[in-house]
Amino acid sequence: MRTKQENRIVGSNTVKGPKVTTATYLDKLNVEQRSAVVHGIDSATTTHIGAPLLVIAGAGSGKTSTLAHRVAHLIVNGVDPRRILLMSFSRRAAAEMIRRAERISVQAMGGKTGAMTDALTWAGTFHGIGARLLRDYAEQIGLDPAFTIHDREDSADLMNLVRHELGFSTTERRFPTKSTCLSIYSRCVNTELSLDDILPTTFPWCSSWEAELQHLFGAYVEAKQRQNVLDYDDLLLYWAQMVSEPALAEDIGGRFDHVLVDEYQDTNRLQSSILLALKPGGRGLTVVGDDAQSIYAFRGATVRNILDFPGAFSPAADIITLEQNYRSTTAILAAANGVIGLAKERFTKNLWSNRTTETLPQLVHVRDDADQARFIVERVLENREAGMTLKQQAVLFRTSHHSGALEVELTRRNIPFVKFGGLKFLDSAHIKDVIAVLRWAENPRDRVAGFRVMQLLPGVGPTSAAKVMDHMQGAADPIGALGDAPTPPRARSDWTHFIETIRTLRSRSAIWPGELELIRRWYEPHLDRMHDDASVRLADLIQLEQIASGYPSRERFLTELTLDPPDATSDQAGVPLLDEDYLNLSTIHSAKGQEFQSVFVLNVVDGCMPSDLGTGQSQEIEEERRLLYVAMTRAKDDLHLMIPQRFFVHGQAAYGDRHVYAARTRFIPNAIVHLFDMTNWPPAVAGPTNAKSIGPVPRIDLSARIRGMWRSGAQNV
DNA sequence: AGACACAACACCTGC
DNA sequence: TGTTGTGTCT
Repeated sequence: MRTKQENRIVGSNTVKGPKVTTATYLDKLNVEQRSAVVHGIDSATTTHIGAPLLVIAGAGSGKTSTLAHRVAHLIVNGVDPRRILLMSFSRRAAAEMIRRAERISVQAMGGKTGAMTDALTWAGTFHGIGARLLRDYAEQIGLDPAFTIHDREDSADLMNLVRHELGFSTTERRFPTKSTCLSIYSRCVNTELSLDDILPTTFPWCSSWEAELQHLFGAYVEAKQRQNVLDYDDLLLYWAQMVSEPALAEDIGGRFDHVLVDEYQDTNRLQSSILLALKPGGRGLTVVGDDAQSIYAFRGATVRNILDFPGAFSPAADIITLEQNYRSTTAILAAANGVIGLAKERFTKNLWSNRTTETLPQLVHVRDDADQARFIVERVLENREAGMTLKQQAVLFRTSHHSGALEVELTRRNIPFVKFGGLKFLDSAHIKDVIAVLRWAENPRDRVAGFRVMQLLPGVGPTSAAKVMDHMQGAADPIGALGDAPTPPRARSDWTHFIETIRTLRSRSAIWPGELELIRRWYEPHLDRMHDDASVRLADLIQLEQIASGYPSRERFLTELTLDPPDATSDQAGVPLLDEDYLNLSTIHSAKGQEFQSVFVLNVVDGCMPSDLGTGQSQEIEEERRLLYVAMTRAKDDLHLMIPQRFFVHGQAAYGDRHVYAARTRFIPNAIVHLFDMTNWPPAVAGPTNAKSIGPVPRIDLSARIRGMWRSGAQNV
């Protein structure tokens, strides 16, 4: 809802500042976009810090462009870029924003802002910014600035160590797995709720373990502090705690005149606490988001943040809504609006577009997984024949492993693809091993790292590794203590070389990034011993060295790699070249903010969307609906929603080939199917049955064969 | 005692 | 496929 006030702002801000004679860069924007860009910025005076602003930006409404224009506009009007804090969902999004903001301001100022990119230094994810601030203020909050950061897996490993120490690994009934424990813990931290609020609603199957979990989490926190490590959640938690101290809040908040947050619908309570503490009155605060695209509740995000934002201030924040979609055709938008229109609660906002078309989005019924893959491959190739590059096409899915059959088919047909989301380059064991050595050298108290590294030596297991760690624990100079630690009895021969390597790393006598080469030399024999495909893995390590050379120091490399890991995997190892053409495969979550000419969505069936894993709570179902909406609104021209009749449950071999007969997702009920075209593939053929017929099949008398199995002397049927 | 091999079993999405 | 607990071998 736009108010008179905002219109006034638009009117009074036709830019006429002394430095800028023309503001042609504003001409390309529509009225709403422009009012968001200039909101609170009065170039006639020197005050640029206005009331808080909420921009509700629908999918494809030019959100990034608007935000980039606003940043550029601030700079053009004399705001110091170093005093702008820009937080967006991923580092990649932030980089894109910086690039565009720079282009716009260079254009506006006649090429005189060459240094701007370097100046816009405070741009990144909440976690990334948090890590930097915590290092800056470490002394003041009693933190050792040399802390290392645990990724998800490291955190789970530490949780596991603590769990063992507490004896929870030998309970009669099975205790929740390490990753489940971590999820529960993380959920509590991010939602600012207690364990007994979280368990019954979100993890009901773990409810009976409440007392043990409480105990476990306490011990986990103590362990992290002893070891001087922070997990992802700590980056926010410590930051929030830090700014809850008014003096510190003022100091940190005072460093920034403007704070802009992208994808605000995906922030959680903890993040909003941080924001409100940084800018208590909201002056200079801009948040942008779309409640219809909130898909990170499982990570503690709450759509309430965006819904309640205006009322958090007095006077309330201004709201500007961007409703014109520049991305999709009218037919795709109508279908997407149809889906989201059935949602329980949302801001009333309907996207519109003037890209009319005759083609409706397709609901494609196929028999199974394999047909789904075949259909997509055929269409993708047809599109390419018609001139659409692979890069302009994407296949989206709910969970990472859903693309399995498709990946096989693509590989078979020699179609290059890159998969976003799911397993990452850094998740492979050999990469983690090498990183662990590096991290241990950076922070010798990091128990998870030390544990992992020592157990690479033959003859060293958990027990002797623990003994060494215990020995180092109390010592003022842990690495020195490593020298006179009890040598694991069965690793004597490897031990000396190992200690030498760690010492060299610690003393920094190998100049970064040469450290990685040193580690590789030491690691190579172990790699050979442990893996059959050692040469492939070795190539990965060399690639890691390449990546490392792009970072100025060990600390920066470790931090940034943990907070923003390279997020693509593909059929070829390593990151694809930018000029290659490839098909995009992506989880819906990872496709956030992207757009493609043609989009295929896999398994649009009940049991997958919505997933049947959840507790079936209404909020969770609503999030799944928004997920489908996000997937659909990625498409510009073509949209195919795939409906396999048989849908394999994520059952692996253990459960047998279990599959369920799936129905079209409940998010597309009969009331809105008219917004789609329904097709079957392969097309039904005339005949007694419309069953499958992949090709000529030999005739076999199966019954006879089976009978034959039981005849005497017929072992080799 | 402690390392290592083996057999059940499993809750996605991601900073 | 990876993880977890258990049984066996050095």
